[in-house]
Amino acid sequence: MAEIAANTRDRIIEEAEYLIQTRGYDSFSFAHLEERIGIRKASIHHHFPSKTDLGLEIVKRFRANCQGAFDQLDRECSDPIDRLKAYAGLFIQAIENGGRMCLCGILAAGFSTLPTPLLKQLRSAALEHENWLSKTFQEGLETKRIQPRGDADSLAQRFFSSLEGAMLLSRMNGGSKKFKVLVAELLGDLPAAPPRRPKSKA
Amino acid sequence: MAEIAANTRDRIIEEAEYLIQTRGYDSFSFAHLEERIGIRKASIHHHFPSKTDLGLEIVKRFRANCQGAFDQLDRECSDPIDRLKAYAGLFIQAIENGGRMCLCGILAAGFSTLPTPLLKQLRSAALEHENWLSKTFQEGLETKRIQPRGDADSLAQRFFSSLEGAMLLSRMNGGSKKFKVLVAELLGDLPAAPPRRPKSKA
DNA sequence: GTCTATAAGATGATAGAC
DNA sequence: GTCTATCATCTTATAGAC
Repeated sequence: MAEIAANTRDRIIEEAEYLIQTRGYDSFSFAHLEERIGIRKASIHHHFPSKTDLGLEIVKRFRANCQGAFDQLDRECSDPIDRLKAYAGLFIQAIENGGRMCLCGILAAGFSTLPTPLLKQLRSAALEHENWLSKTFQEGLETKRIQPRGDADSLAQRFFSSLEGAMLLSRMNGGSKKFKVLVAELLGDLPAAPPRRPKSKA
Repeated sequence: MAEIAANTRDRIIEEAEYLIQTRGYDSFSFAHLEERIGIRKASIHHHFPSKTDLGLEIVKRFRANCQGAFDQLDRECSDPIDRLKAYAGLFIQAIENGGRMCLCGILAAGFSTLPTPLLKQLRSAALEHENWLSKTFQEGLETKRIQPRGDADSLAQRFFSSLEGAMLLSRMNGGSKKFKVLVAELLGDLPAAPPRRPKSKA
C-alpha cells in the first residue's frame, strides 16, 4: 500500500490527500504543498490547473482505493463481523498514520464550502461505503451472525455514522486509543450469539 | 430561545455562531459578519479584538446554553429515554434552523487548525455533553429502562458519536430527513422491554 | 461605537523565461 | 516540467477621524 510515489503528479496527490485528511479541504493550500513536496506552486498548477481539479483527482482515487479495499475484505474475511472489524481497522490505521481522518467525514464537515464537482464525488464515495456496509450487514443478518436490530441499510448507516463521528471526535482526546475502545464495543454488540462458547452445554 | 439580540455585541456573537455552525471556524470571516450584520469589520474588532476572542465567547456561551438545556431536560423529562429523545431533538432543531451543525462536531472536524484556547473550550464542551449523556444512561440502566449493552460511559460515547457523525453526514443528502430516521432507530434500540405491549399475553 | 483607510500576509491563479 | 514574477482577492488586524 504505502509505497513512495513515482512521479510528481502522484506525489502531489499523495501529499494533498494527507493535507486534506488532516486539515480539511478549505484549510489546505498550495503553499503547504510547496513546502512538503519541494516544488513551486506554479509547478503544481501545471499538473492540476485548479484546486478543485486536484481535489477531484484525490476523491476519485480515494473511491478507487476503497473499492479495492472492499474487494479485498470480501475475499479475505468470510465472516461478516470479521469484515466489519477489518473495515474499522482501516479507520484505526488512518488515525495512527499521522492523525488522518476519513475523507468522507472531513469533507462532509466542510460541506457548505465545497466546490460542487467535489461534492458530487463525495456523495458517491459515501454512498459506496454505505452500500458495501449494507451488503455486509445483510449477509450477517441472513446467516444469523448479527442480531436483527433493524434492516441492513439502517445498521449500515448507524455503523458508518458512529465511525465517522468517533473518528472526528477522537483527535480531541487521546487519538486512536478511545476510538479503538469504541470500535470494540460497537463490534462486540453485534453478534447474535457468543462467537465461541465453551464446549460444555449444560 | 430565539429572540433577537439586543445589543451589537450579542448580534455579533449570534451571527458568528451561525457562520461557524454552517461553514466551520476557519471558513468564516469578519467580511461575512460585516455583510450579515451591516456593520464594518473594524467595529467588530472593537467588540472582539481578535477572531479567537470572538470564537472563545461563542463556545463559552454555547457551553452555558447547553448546561441550561441539560437542566431543563432533567426537569421536564422523568424518563431517561424521553430525555435522550429530547436531547436528539435539539440536533434536529439545529439542522432545521438553517442547516446548523453542533459546535462540538464542526469544531472537532477543524481540530488541527483551531487556536489552542478554543480547543480547550471545545474539549470542555464535548466532555459536558458526554458526562450528561453518561448520567442519563446510568439512570436508564439503574431503572432497567435501557438494555445493559455496556457501561453508561460507553453508551454515552457511542450515542454522542452517532449523533455527531450522522449530523455532519446529513447535509450531503436530504438534510434532517435521514437524520430523524437514524435517531428514531437509535432510540428505538435502547429500551430493555417493549414500551407498551398489547394487553393479551398468550 | 462606528467609521475610512490601510497595513501585512495568505490565497488561488496566470504569463512567460528556461 | 519547473521556475520567477506578478496578479487580484481575501484574510486578520490596527490607526486615527468623527
